[in-house]
Amino acid sequence: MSSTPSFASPPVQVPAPGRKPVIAREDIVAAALKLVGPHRSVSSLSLREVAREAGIAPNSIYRHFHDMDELAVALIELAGSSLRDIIGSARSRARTDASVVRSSIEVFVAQLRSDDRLLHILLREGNVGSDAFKQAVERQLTFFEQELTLDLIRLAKAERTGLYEPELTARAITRLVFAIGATAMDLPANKQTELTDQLIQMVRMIVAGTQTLAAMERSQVAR
Amino acid sequence: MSSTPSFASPPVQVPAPGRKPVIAREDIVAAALKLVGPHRSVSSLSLREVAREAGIAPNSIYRHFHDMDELAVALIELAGSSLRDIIGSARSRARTDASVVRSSIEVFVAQLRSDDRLLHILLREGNVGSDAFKQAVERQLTFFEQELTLDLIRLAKAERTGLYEPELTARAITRLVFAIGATAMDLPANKQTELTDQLIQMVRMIVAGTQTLAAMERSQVAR
DNA sequence: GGTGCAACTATACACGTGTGCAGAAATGTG
DNA sequence: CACATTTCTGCACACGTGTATAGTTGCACC
Repeated sequence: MSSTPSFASPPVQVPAPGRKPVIAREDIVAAALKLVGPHRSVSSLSLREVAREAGIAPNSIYRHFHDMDELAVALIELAGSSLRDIIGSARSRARTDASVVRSSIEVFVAQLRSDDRLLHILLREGNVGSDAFKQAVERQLTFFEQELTLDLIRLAKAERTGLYEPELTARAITRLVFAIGATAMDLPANKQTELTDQLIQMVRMIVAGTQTLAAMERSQVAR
Repeated sequence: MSSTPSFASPPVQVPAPGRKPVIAREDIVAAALKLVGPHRSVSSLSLREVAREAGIAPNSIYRHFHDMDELAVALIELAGSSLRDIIGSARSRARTDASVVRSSIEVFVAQLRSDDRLLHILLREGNVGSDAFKQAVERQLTFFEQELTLDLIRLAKAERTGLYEPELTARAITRLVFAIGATAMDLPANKQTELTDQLIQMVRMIVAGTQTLAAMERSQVAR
């Protein structure tokens, strides 16, 4: 992400003297991903450990990432974009359905229960580690909030309901779902539907709240 | 918190053969507290580091804590009870006032902005570290939720409003406030009032949501 | 005063860590 | 083929870590 990341590599294909890389940036990211889990946070990954997992010498990582933080940020961004894809497709699949809330949260919880580590990363590591790290997580969550804001506006128009403060509402929903999800990660699997139901009710509270606050505001203005 | 913590030490005063302790459990906790900060998580504290800060030999810590986790849990519990005291007194001070929400959140944010490390601990480290660690944080948050549940029920009775699912509402509010608070910890100080306002609006959404959901439920039953 | 005992210190070991540096391996060009 | 160039490896260093072992200090009782 230094200068022009997506243009240089595939199309131009400069003659490139020298040895061919035996490992790619994504391979290292994949190796790091294999190491994180319920008891292993991204920020506690060590350079040597990742190198061992990737089958590479420790120093070789420096060829691809100047810092360990840079690797962590890459992981965060991968997790964010992948999760946004998942939820996004779930939302658009249920676009006509009024229960976007339910389907989105069901996908979210299902992803939580699968051992896909990407979600774990985003959920747990927002408050530890270096500044660059935290900011990367924050950025991904903000993306979520923006997409959700658009969705909320669209839904409010379709159903002709009020919407008090779209951005604030989206922020509240996003943070709540992520916070509750984080605590539920290492819960036994039989609580899955219970968790889903609770999350849905919470989000419904917020949605109902926005609508009534909007209605109150309108009636006050009309008064 | 293992057996009977507050009874044994001060009153009984068993004859106690052997040397007088030069350092107490709380002194070690205090030393550890001095080390945590925005960039230093409790779970990353090292035994030697805490010992150095406390002016003690590394091994001496084992006299007071069997594990490093035990120290961390002690920190968590201290943070939890202290914060509950602060918020609790704020709530009872504004018991008659209808804006318990505002006063509680204002105290919360003020505490956030002061460099009292106790809040930082509770906010940030709920999702990282050992299981004992996470469970300790979870326990403290549950205490919060319980107190808030009682408050919500009391308020709903006083103002004759509905209350959809008291525990769930309290849980949503607690988690939301803590999640947003955690992201705002290292924010510049001039955003303090903005943050407070946003938090208040979010909580008002949830409160309004519970009330309207309760009203909807009642009207459906009455139908 | 002597003895027992608990709290504490000193020293040492093995291990994992980041990183610097020299050299090997593998590719391209002349 | 030799050469330059780039990637990657091997080795070494200093440092911080947890903890085991042995030794020292200070208090309370006989």
